[in-house]
Amino acid sequence: MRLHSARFDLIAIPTAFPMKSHLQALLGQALASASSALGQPLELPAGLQIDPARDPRHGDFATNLALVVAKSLRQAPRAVAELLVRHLPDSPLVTRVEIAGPGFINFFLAPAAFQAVVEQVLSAGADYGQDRSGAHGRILVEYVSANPTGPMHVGHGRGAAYGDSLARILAATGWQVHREYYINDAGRQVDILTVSVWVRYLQGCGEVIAFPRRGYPADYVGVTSARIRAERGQDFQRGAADVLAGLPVDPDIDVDADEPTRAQIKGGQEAYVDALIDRARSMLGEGYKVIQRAALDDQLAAIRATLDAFGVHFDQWYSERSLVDSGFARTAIERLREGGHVYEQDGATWLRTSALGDEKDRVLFKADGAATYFANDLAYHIDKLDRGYPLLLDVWGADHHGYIARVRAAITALTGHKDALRVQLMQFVTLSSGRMGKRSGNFVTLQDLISEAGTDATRFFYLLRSHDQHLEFDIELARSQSNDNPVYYVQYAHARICSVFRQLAERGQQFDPAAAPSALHRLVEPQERHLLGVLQRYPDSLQAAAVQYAPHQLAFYVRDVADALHSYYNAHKFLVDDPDLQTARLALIAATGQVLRNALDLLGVSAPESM
RNA sequence: GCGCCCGUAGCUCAGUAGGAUAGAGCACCAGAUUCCUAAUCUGGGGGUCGUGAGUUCGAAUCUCGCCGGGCGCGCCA
Repeated sequence: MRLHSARFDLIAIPTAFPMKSHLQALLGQALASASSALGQPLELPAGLQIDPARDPRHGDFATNLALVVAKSLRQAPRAVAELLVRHLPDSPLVTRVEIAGPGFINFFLAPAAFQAVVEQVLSAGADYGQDRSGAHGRILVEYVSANPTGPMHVGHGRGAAYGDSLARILAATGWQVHREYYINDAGRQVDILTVSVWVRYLQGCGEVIAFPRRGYPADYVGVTSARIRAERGQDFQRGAADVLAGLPVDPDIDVDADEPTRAQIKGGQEAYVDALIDRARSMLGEGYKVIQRAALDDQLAAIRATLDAFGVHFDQWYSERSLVDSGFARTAIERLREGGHVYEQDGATWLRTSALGDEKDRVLFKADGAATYFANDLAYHIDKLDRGYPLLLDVWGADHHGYIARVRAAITALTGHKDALRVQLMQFVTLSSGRMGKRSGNFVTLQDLISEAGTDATRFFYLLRSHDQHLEFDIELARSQSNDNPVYYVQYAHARICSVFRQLAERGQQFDPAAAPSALHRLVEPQERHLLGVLQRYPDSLQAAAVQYAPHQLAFYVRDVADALHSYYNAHKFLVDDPDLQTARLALIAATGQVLRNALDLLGVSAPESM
């Protein structure tokens, strides 16, 4: 099967923007007509742009068609523009055409061209601007995948908001989306968590044993250990002397030491915790798994609860442990070996990623036989492909960027398509009240943030920045219930619209959508014209957000909608004596409310009926 | 040192598959409510798009150098 670039596919499909399609059809005819006049075949070029004009003096829509084809015709752009305009068919929706600047063709449209959007929105409702056909095919989006060794921090929150919104956007633009969370429940970090819980448990049993310096000292470790003690009593108690017998020392860090010395101390701490893990395994047997299961269950429950509160849901939680236990982690790698990409050296098993764009080859199985994180993750990605997803979209933190090349190399080796894996990196999040740090103890968790600022404000804040831009999260602003908070600006627009309809009902009147079409010609005010244009732009904004994997485009769009609504609201009354005019205006704001709901839903932000 | 990301108004940021005179919010200044929610609106000042070259009809956007910041360069995860 040939894999297309998703970006290319989305550009190639006809726009959902009716006015744009209309103009494109007109230009296509003009081009065909001009082409036969010239005796030279011409087609609509790839670089064709038909966009709403930024400056009202440039009309309503502008195209660069003449500029683009001028090169192949080897003629002056303005001359080509004049030729095209001469061959442009008449349209009742186009009142005037101008050639401007270096050769832009500007279209001035009849009011009807804008008014029609109201009917489209009202009849399509929640489907306006959307394509739920799934025609683009299947895509697997993996995001968050935070290690289950502690609470999620604000950086994970960004990935959660981004990944979830992107998944919603892709599903609304013709993709069959599957959302997955990869649980790293098989690695060394989980073992460190396990012995951390065990040591706390032993302390709780009265044993005198120091907490490992590389362990997780957080409160949640104590919570799990207390739960185990409550449920299992002293089942896992072992004498401290026996536990520590023969273990290396756990060296204390010396802040004044030079860098090599500190590295040595850190190495000693790592060696100690590893030895403690081995000791725990041998002394506890099956009990080790019980403690580990308890620790993982508690962490995953907390993570799920937080994500649930954040409105982030997954179709599947995929366990790394399950890959290992089923043996797939090893058999999947065998396929790479059959392809000749695997070799043995220095006792380890390597993948020849350097042949496929990586800087160097990578270890799959260490000299001690243990699988690397990379090997298991690779098996996971192979399983994704096996399950029938030709396109894999991974959302990772920016610190993983050096990891992309090796995973992509492996995917390329298996599929022959280096484009089968797409990785979107989340740049780092800093807090206005200081940096986050996982072991610092005073980091702000995602749960804290949601509790403080609420899901709507938190998600909107995250999505108001491009994901490849560093984000400075202003907690005070996010939690402030004031007009400074950008999410309220948008939500207030929706609430205002709802309020108008409540007022209407209080007056004993009703809005009749069926009467709207014949009344829309009354929408002639500048604010109405502007708002109509914004609503008409929604399908393209959604497309742009999908194609560029950029939910923030939609966040900016809803702000534009709110902006246009507020200006309109302040300039004109909607509940007026003239029934036709009132119907027209109510239809317009009803459509505005619908578009706000549609877009906010894709951002995961609520659209309140009152505030 | 090498690789990736970034540098746009006082602050936080859009705009980057090349398009016309580079935008928004906040902050600052001046105004608007007998009327559907003022969490709103209207107007104003504010810029060598880090910098120097190049590519072409046209560059914030593409290429190269330089300056500045972030991240990554493990048989860690």
